[in-house]
Amino acid sequence: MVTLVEVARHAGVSASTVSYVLSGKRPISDLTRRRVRDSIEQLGYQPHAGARALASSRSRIIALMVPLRTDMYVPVMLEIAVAVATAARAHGYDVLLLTGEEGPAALRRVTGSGLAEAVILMDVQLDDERLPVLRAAGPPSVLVGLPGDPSGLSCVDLDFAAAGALCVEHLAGLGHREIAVIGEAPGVYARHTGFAERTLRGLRDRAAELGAGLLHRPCEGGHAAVAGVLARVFDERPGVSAFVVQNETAVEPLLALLRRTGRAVPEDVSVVAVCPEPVAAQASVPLTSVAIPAQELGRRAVERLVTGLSARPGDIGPRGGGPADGGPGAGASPAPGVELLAPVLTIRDSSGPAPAGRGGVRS
Amino acid sequence: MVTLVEVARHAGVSASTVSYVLSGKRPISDLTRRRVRDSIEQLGYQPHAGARALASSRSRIIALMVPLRTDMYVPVMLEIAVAVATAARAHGYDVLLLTGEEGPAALRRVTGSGLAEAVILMDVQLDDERLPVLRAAGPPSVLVGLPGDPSGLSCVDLDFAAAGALCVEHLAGLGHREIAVIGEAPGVYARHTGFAERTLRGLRDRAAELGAGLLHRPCEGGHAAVAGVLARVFDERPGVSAFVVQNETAVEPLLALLRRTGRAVPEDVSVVAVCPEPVAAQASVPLTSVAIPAQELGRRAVERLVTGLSARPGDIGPRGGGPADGGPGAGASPAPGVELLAPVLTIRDSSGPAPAGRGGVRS
DNA sequence: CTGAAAGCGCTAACAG
DNA sequence: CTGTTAGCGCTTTCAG
Repeated sequence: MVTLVEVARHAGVSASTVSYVLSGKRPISDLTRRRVRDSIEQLGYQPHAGARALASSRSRIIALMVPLRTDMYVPVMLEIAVAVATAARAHGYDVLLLTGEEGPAALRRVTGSGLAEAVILMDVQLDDERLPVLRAAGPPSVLVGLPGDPSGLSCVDLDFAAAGALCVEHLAGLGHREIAVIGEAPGVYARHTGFAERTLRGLRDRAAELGAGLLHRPCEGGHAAVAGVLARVFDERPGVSAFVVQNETAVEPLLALLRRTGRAVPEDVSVVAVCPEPVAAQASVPLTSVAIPAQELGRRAVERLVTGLSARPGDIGPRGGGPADGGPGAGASPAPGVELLAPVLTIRDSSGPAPAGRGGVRS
Repeated sequence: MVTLVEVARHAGVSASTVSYVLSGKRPISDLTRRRVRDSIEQLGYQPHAGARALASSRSRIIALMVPLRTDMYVPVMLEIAVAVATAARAHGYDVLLLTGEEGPAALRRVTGSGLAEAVILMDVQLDDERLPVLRAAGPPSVLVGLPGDPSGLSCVDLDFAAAGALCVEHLAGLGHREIAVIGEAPGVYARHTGFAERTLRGLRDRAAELGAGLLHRPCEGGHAAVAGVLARVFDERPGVSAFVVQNETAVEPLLALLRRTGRAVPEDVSVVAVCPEPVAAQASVPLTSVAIPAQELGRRAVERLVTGLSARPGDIGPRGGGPADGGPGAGASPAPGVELLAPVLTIRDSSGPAPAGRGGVRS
């Protein structure tokens, strides 16, 4: 392996000069810089990651914790993960992939060993067991998702409450008075996953404001489950003229079942989804939907992290520094606070005016 | 940060003893071992990853390269990635997530810098540009997937050719004489992705052997695309009584369209899929299918890698380093060779005897 | 069975 | 603008 010292020798300079050429942390004459760069090139030099991490206490690695269970939102998860990796690279960071399996211990491990200098958490739950680790002088971190108590934490997420409200507004504006919500699998709610509950709150609150009826039903994925839920919905509320779906695996079954039971979309029934764009656009009826901006979420998470990280050397936080910081996690955390991306509703072919006979257009 | 020296002091032993307690590379008396372990516990000691990597030339990190484009097989990809991460942890390794974006350069980077000591490649193409890097004294590596020329490389994959053959056998056994294949998006074939072509070959070969007609059509995801393909299929070959689908996003649209055009599954038309189990099981008609064993693939890949890696001494030569020191890939690669997992066909509700009037039961 | 000590390759004060 | 020099924390000879 070719080392920095060899490069220095080859270029006729000292080791530190090579180091500084690489880091740009002090002025270097053009001539020297060129010489060093040439030597690096010729020798095919690559700095040793471990040595760097040891000497600088910076590993340039961000740990990304993805959920172990892949029972939901799988495409979104991968898309976020890839976006995180891509954005991280753009800032000179690499990404370490952690599964939820080890739980909080994994965070302690990668962080305590200096393997990763920061973490991004996906699939955050309302009362997430990993959060205490982050709060207690933990490593710089950003959550993709919103826990019950985000105080002292940095979070990025879609504003699911607003997304829910937006769906209801759209449907109410079209005259729908009875709306049914096909939600995530019961397990998702049981785990108290923030986004599902927030969406529901947004839906309910706006429905109440607008005087529309709202019926919510969790739903496992797959055709059979959707069939069951759908039957019960129409049984309980025959006047339902619109659906909001937040469950990727329920989208096609729902459309198929509506079709089969003789309900045309959007003439008889409107459908609005909260899902990734491709799912909505490629559905058998292109769906009016609120997109889940996976790429954007990943990118933002990394950016929050990196802006904090780069303001590093032994200095107090650049802005709004927390209380006394002295623990091992003295690294500059990103500014705490919640960043909610505004939802965007795209109108496609699945939503239309409420049928006159059913819900009754509001006068 | 608490260091090994502090642990040593606390336990009243030397630094090397602590190190050896940790590595188990030399006999330690029970008493000493217990004392050291206690100190480690009490002080909450965690070895510094960078220092370790530097001193031992082993980072205990495996790089996993996932495809950048997430246009296909997304759930499978994530499942494999998670399986890799989980299996790696079980062997004491962590996983670095690389996207295809940087291409071969990423491999050189993480490998040349000692960041990762081995790599796993997903979504391998027939003539993959990353392979030269691996062949030329590259790092220990395993491919999930099969390139055109796997010589000198270690690969794990489902035996897609056998999977294809299996599908045809099953259908032919049920009396179907005209089979249509709904394949991956044209882009997948254009990129010469191995698995798609191998499946096709398996399908064609066995169909020829059994004297069945086979019509193959690549297909973009989504309802509209499938509708177009389907129409043309029945136009060209009205006698088609069975479908093989290898495209997750085409499964539901296909079923919906068959239904809508009055073809009952499996009474009029049989459908067999090559896809992950959940997709097949949750379809609107539970599908007879050949599973893609994502977990197994991830696990095997890691195991191949690790068995090679552990048979590797700490480092190469004595100090005073000789100049002739192989490239970065001086490590022990896993035994080259291709490991193909045997496909398993699970019969569900979507396949049945060919209708008498259509394809004509073989006498 | 245990200690002492020499680095691994790099960064970041200190000196010019 | 550049060089010298301590380490960063750990592994691994070499001695005992």
